Amino acid sequence: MRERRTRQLEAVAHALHELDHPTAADVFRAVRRKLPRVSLGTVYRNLEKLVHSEKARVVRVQGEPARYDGNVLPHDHFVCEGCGRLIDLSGEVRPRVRTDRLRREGYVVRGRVLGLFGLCPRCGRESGERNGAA
Amino acid sequence: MRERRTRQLEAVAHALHELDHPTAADVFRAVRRKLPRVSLGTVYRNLEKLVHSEKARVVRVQGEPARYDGNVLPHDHFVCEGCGRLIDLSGEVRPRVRTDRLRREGYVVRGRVLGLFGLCPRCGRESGERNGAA
DNA sequence: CTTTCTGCAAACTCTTTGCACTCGT
DNA sequence: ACGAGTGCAAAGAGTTTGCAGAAAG
Repeated sequence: MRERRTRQLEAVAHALHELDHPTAADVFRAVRRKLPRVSLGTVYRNLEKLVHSEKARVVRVQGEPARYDGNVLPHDHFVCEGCGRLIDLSGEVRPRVRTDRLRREGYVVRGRVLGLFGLCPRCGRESGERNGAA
Repeated sequence: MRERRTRQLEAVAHALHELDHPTAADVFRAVRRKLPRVSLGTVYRNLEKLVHSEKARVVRVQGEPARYDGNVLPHDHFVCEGCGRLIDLSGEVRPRVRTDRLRREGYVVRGRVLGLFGLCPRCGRESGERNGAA
């Protein structure tokens, strides 16, 4: 029943830290460079394993394939609608969500997901600077 | 190029307001009661049309099928991990997300998505009241 | 009539799974 | 040796799409 330390698992974990919010397919491609015979199924299984053991997080963006995030510290995300890039927001924006009202109503709040979307500095500049600065 | 007012579109729009955060399949089932020959494809096409014309929103929850929301006013969501219910949070929790820092860095912030998750009052009670109140 | 929309069914994308075999431990 | 993990290929879920015919304007 104990979890084994396989080269596939290690490679997946490694790829997760090399890449920036990769999809399963991205990880697959990266891992394949070291282990040409890995299967996509194995990549999914190992990603799942990492998520389950809190060593990775899944980030789902509107109708796109799931992204995996090696950063398990609490943080939010910014999704650029221009280039599709997913950017970590650690300190910049971390609103204190007032859940006390909800808790008082009987809710058990276990966590939250916050995503901002728009254009990143690069894409905002390219698309004409419209309200980019201000 | 002009949009037509078909019974299918109307039925989909109507179902969206009758049901509580339905999936496409839920809408399909509801519409089918009035129009037994609708196809799922048509339901998807019309939902897409409503979303495009800002008369509905899509809410995506972690690996579940997309939910559609007839409420287009700004609000957040609470996802109950017990019963799967999606609950609108209008006034209760609406943190002021401080995006000025990001804007100053050149980001164009066009919107946000906030979802809280945990247990709703009903499910929290059933599962032993653990930290439900307080 | 013209053009959009529909129903149907097939295709697609992403993800999961069954099975026989491999490889950590 | 035992059993978790793997590769492969097939299946699954959800969603999209091509096409011929229906119907809205």
